[in-house]
Amino acid sequence: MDEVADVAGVAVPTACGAPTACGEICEKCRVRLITICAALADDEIGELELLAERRSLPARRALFHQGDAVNGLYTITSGSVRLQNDLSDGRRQIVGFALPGDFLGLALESRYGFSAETLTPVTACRFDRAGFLAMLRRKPHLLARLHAATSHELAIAQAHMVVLGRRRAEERVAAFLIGWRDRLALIQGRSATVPLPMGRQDIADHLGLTIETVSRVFARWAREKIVLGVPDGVRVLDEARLAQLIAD
Amino acid sequence: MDEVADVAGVAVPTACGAPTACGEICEKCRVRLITICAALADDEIGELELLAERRSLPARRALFHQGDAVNGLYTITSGSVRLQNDLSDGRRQIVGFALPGDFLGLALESRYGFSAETLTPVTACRFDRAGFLAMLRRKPHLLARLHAATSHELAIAQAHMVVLGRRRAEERVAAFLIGWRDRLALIQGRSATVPLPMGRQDIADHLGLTIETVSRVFARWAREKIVLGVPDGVRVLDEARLAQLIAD
DNA sequence: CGGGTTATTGATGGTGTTCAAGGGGTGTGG
DNA sequence: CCACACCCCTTGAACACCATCAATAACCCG
Repeated sequence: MDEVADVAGVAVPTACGAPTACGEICEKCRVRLITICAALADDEIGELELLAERRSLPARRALFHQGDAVNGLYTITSGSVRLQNDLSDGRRQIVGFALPGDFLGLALESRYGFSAETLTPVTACRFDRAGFLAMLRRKPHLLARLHAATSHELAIAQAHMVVLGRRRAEERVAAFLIGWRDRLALIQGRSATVPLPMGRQDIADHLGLTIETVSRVFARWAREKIVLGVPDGVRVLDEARLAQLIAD
Repeated sequence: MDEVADVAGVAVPTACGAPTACGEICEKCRVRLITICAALADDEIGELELLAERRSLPARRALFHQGDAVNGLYTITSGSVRLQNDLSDGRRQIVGFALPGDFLGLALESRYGFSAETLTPVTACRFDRAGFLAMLRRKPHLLARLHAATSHELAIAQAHMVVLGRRRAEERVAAFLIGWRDRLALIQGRSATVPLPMGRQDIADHLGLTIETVSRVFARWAREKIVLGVPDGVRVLDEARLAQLIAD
């Protein structure tokens, strides 16, 4: 399937500073300091900008599909995305969720290893793959940064293997909730109220559970006053009991 | 715990070409062309060799422990190693197995994310971390190669998430057996007889199952003539039925 | 308000775990 | 060379956790 072919995403040109929204240019980019781009000095960022194209997508759209040839690499600048791997019989594994600052295409491989679908409206910065690769060859510090990000992803993946392989249902949900909360804390500050833009089915498919099991865990926690359900999220009431579930 | 502190591993000096075994120097190294070192030309390899120290360990020894400060990076030159993550209550997840040519320490992080224990007698090439990092800064093509290897590991980790999250017991064992067989094929040629240096418990801990379940799957396959048990391994009799179990 | 999607809750059941016992191989020491 | 211990693996029986099935409830958006 073609990359972003069926998507009504608006490609915002970058050359001019057309101020359709904030952060249209790298200098004003909200995620610049937490993403790959942080490796580049002010005088180098312009070079990257030439390869960049801003995109904005509504919720529930594919950025790319597993198995497609990789033409674009993406930095998410707002919104959230689910990264998933589908089996032919309908079973699905969500290998991760991407948030602002996350880079999709870390691996620099020729085909995407998973599909990416927006959970919310998303803005992203798309880089031409060939141009980005050429730039990597010229800027070893960018490559170093990319490698650090990839390493971090690998560590997260290995930690998630422990969750999938050896944790029980309640522990899995706790690990997910705490991990998600902590990631959000890095980009928008810590808060007891944790937005959950993904649905119960997405959480289930991330944790190797069913939607019913996830729902029951949240329901039990609500009864036990560990969390309080709020629209599109939860409020953590008893941090300690939650943390205890994944004590290691 | 200290890195390889309690280990009776023999460190073979590398400066002289003392021929205690084959492959003592990079030029004769059996895995040179399939490992990180393949990024380096003949005239660069000597530089890396100055950072290297050959080690040889018996079976059942730790190369390093999860959480230890990373001082050494390892290339496995013979034997196999299990990489594991332990929970305090005894549950264990094996995040992977390392074979000749595999590099441990890809992430360049300051602490090991898992413990490494030899399954068989192992020979490995240990690189001083600081020296290796310095060399990476001088040789971007080495960094590129390291990144490629890390990306590959990430892809494997994400594929394993699907196995752990969404596959049933029999499919998990099939995915493991085929994956292991294919990895061995890359380094020692394809064969229907697949050595399994790890125990049933190790396989179980890799697949998120119990030893009993793994044993039952192999027993069923033996009854159905899909595999034949051989000492320390299996012989694949019905390739097609096995592949069918993980058809996607 | 109505249609569709998503989430919750309950009842039942299955896959894999747990518990328990026995088999098979290997190495050691008498 | 055999006896024995030890470890790992296998096999069986009962159980538990989570999945499945089913019905209802909440929600969203038209």
